[in-house]
Amino acid sequence: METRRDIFQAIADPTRRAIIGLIAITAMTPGDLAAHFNTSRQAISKHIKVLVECEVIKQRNAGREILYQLDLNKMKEVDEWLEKYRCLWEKRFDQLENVLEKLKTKKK
Amino acid sequence: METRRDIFQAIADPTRRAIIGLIAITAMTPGDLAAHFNTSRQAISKHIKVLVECEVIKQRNAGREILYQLDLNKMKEVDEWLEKYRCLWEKRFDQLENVLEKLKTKKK
DNA sequence: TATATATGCAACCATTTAATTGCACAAGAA
DNA sequence: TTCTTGTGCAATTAAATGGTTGCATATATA
Repeated sequence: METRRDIFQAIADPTRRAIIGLIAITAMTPGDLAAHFNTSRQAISKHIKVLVECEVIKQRNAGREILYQLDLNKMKEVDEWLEKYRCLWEKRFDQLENVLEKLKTKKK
Repeated sequence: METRRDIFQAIADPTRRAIIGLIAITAMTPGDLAAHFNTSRQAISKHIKVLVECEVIKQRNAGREILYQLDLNKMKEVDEWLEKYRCLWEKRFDQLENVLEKLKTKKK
């Protein structure tokens, strides 16, 4: 077993993306998180486990409660992957500008 | 069946991310793509199908060949999702700068 | 026309995933 | 101490995933 997990698999599930959204700013307990979804608390706990394994979220114990919060560093990995494609669509935007520029000169 | 797919599920698989990387700039046929992997051509075709269903790539017929190329618009969806978190880590960077600033004034 | 090539699609299979239920255990509250 | 609450973990299950092989079809090439 011990499936190799990564951030891309972590954000593939819509429930996990929702969890990420909820604990981006404020840390929350599994119980509080589960209250936001239709599924069982244990199901949410499993999603949390995946997120922790991928190091997308970090935990902090407070008595019998456990507070989970987003770790932005891992989110940057997705950003870095996107980086190379971002320059492509910016390039395309430049090309579009070139086309517009040419049309403008044509009109003159 | 007819699983509801989205871009996040599309990029979850490492093989599909590799395909995306290969056809980002130049369009390629399934056969040419398959030559880059250890798996069968049909397996690659399945990945392509997922990517097409998610509208991450677009196809263009050329005789009996089919050319696939990345559609950057869908990639932007990931970028837009990241947008809200990006401002968070930039904010954190600002806070770090504030800390450094305070330390500097303390030294004076 | 006959043959080779490029591709998609269907059937099948092993593994993974996401969810459920039940239970154990530690930390507060009575 | 006894009870309640918050949590993690194990077992089970249905569905999805990623891969395989075999086959049908359309387009090139001999």
